[in-house]
Amino acid sequence: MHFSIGELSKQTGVKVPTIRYYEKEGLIDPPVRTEGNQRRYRETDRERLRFIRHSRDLGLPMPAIRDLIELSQHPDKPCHEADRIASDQLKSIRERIVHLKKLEAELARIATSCRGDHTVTQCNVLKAFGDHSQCLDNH
Amino acid sequence: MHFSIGELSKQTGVKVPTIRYYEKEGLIDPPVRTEGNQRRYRETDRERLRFIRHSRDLGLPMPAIRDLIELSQHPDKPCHEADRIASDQLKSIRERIVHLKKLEAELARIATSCRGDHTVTQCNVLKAFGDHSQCLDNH
DNA sequence: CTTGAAGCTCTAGTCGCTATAGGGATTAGA
DNA sequence: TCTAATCCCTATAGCGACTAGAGCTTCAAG
Repeated sequence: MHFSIGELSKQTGVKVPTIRYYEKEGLIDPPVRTEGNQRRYRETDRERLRFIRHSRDLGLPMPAIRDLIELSQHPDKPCHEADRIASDQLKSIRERIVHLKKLEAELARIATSCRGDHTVTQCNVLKAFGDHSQCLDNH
Repeated sequence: MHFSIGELSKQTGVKVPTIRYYEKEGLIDPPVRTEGNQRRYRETDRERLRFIRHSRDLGLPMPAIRDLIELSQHPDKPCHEADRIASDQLKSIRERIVHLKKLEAELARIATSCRGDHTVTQCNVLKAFGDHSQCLDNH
């Protein structure tokens, strides 16, 4: 029923200092304390923390998580907002994939341009890093 | 021949405070100064800065760039190291793409699970963010 | 009752910049 | 030559999301 911060950490996979950090940032409520000032948590805290953890794993920034938590406190509100946050994040991830694929293409070209059997002055890799005009794309 | 930091910034696309930051970090050499203590650069500084900029654009972390610069100061050394840095970066970018694609798949599923025409208590998006076990993959 | 693990607070560091404050230098035009 | 606009200077702090460390207290097992 009441467990320590270390126990909560084990159960959620969120590190102890991170849990305290989330509390400081207002993502989780300050729990009750023992007489000796140690935090004691309940199941609801664990659910909240799992929610945060999963959202973070999915790449959501903390303000978005804050919004989702806010939203979840108002059960009767419509959930467009949650929808929007998810699609925004999807969009942002897709953009990052597009960007990284461009970098992948350039780097693949660069990394194969020289076998490491030259000296520095002849090195195509070094040349390529110095000269964007060799690139096929405006990364 | 000798140009100001603003001019250098325009020519390379690196912002003025960033140039000063690179100098502080030792990525570019401290240039000569005017009597009034303003920096004046030459072509070689511009080449160096373009090298840094392009490497950053390709996602290289600063320590890797530092290594490449070190290397380029020794023209007769073999260039395995440059090769290795490029392939490491390629590997890291490919890993990030793999990771982001997993997130993309989960988020695509989550974002289409609810059209925003529910209330918060019924919202599949909120449920999905809270519950990793619904996921198809261990992102 | 002792001991060792786990907890506490507070501060500072990570990375690669970016912003701001409060001043001095340079330059183009009148 | 003067002035106004623009540029440049240093130094410090902030961003996001933690993480590490110091120095202390509390808890639980034996």
